[in-house]
Amino acid sequence: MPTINDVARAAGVSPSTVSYVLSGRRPISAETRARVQAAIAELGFHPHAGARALASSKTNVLALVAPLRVDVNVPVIMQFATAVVTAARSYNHDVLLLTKDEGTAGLERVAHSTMVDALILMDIERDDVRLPAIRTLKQPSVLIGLPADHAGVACVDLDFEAAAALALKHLAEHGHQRIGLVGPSPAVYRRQTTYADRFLAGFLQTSNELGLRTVTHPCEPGAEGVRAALADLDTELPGLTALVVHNEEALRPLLDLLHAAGRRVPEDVSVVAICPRDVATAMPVNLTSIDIPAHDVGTIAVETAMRLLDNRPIDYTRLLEPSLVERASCREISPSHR
Amino acid sequence: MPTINDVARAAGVSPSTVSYVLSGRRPISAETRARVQAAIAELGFHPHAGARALASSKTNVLALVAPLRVDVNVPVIMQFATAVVTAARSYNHDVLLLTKDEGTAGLERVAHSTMVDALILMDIERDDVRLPAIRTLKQPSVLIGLPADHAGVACVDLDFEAAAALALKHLAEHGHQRIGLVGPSPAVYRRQTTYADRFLAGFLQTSNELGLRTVTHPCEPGAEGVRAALADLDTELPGLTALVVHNEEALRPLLDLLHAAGRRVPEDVSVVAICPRDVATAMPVNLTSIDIPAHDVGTIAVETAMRLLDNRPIDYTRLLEPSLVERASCREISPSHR
DNA sequence: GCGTTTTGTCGAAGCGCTTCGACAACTGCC
DNA sequence: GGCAGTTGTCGAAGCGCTTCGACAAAACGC
Repeated sequence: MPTINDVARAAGVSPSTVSYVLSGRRPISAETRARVQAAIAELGFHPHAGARALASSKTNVLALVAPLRVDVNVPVIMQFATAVVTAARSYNHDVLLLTKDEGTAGLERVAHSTMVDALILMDIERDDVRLPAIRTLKQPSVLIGLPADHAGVACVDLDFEAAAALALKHLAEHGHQRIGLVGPSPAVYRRQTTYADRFLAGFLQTSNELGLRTVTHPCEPGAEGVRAALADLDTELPGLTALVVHNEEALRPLLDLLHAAGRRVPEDVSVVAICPRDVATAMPVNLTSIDIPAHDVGTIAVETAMRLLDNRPIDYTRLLEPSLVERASCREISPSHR
Repeated sequence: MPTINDVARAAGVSPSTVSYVLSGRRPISAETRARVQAAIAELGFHPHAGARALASSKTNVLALVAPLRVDVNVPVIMQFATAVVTAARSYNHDVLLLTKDEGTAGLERVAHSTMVDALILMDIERDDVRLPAIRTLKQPSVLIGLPADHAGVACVDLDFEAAAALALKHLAEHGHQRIGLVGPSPAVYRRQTTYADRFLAGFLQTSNELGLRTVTHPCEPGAEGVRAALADLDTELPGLTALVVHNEEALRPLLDLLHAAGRRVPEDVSVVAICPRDVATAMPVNLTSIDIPAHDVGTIAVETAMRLLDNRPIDYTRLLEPSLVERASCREISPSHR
């Protein structure tokens, strides 16, 4: 493996000149630059990442902390990860993958040992225990989510409150008055994962503002959980005409269940889903949905990290506006039915 | 951020002694060790990863190259990743996540710049273009998959040939003679992804050996693709009594389709799936299946990498024996129906 | 009780890079 | 034509760690 000294010798310059060719931090004449680049190419020189990190105190590596338990919403996690890695590469950075179960210790490990320049965390909880820790790190963090106390911490996410409002408004405009929410699993609420909380808060508030009759229910994974949730919704709000589903996993069993019960979508019950676009369109009924823009969120998270790293100004709280795409799962309720 | 020198000063020893306490490479008296460890704890010392890598030429980082296009079998990819990260951590290593689309260049980049000690690659193709590249790297690689020319390269995977044989034998023992294979998407075959090839090869060979009437078909993703594949199988092999499904995505639409057509599982058609256990049990019919042991494969891949790193002997080709779990999707065919 | 190991510690070199200060050679300007 | 500024390059220091050789002190063998 050739070193910068080998390159310097081959090009007949000093090692520092090679370094400046590489970094562009000082002017180098065209001829010298050409000679150096030729030597680099010929020798197949790649700077040693560790040496570089040691000398410059920059690693060009981002930590991505993902919930790798094989849990719900695996595809969404994957979309985030893909977006983050791709975006990071476009800034000439790499991504170190950590699991959430390492908790605070994991963050501190990679931060203190200077393995990464910045951290991106997913699956943030309302009072996330990692928050105090990341505030003490010398590396900046970007959260995908919005914890209760997010002062001074960069956060990026879909605006789930607005998403809930949007879903309800859409249904209300179509004449629906009695609407149920099928939420994430109780475990997600128990952890107070911020997207669940925020969606629920938006749902309740908008329901109130619009004077709707609504009822909300978490939903255990699996067909049985969906059955139970639906039964509860039906008894608590008889004659409901629409469902908002904020639970990717529940979507399929729910549609099956409605079908089996002879309740047609959208004729008998309208459905608005909050899920990735491709999930919405892969269902037996093409679902009207609000997209979870995992790709955008991941990309923006990386971009935010980069701005933080070079002290450019950022929006500390970046909530992406939801957009609802009409497909085939909502119908207009005629006034006589209201 | 304290350095090893700070620790040494605080403990009243030389930096090298601190280093030896950390690495255990030389005997250190109990008292000295205690003093050093106290100083480390008090100062919150963490060795600088870059400095360490530079001095020792070991990074304690593994590269994991995953197909991050949001493609088929996302959950399986995720399971591999989880297993790899977890296993790596248990060996005190971290994981750098690369995407397959960076191709050979990505591997060479991280290897040449000494960012990683070893590489683990997923989604291997029959004549994978990355193979020549990894042979030239100074870091060892472990493949999850089995390319055509795998001499001298460590490979770990489920034994897909044996899996196909096992599925067919199971069905044959239950009296099935006319059996269709619903394979992965044409794109997977086109890439000659090794698991698809190997499964198909095993299927054809065992079919032959057992004298079965079989027909095989790739299957485009989506309900339409499944419909087409099933139609083809039905016309090419009228009266088939069983399906082997080596396509996680197709499973659900396939069952829906059969149901819609009034073909009951297992009464009218038996099904053996090759998929993760939890997918098999999440279907409307509990499926008899051969598990894809992603967790084991990932763990073994890491373990193999570790052995390679400290020059311990390994099995260069490690094909895990498949195991079939009987659930509710296969029935015995009575002799009169044979 | 004297050589011989073993044990425990230190100092120094060096890993491969970046960066700072120095400086020579130009360039431009009145 | 002399002074300031710019351009292009170099040498050396230093980033924080590991590791090697050296060596004193203790333990061992006969």
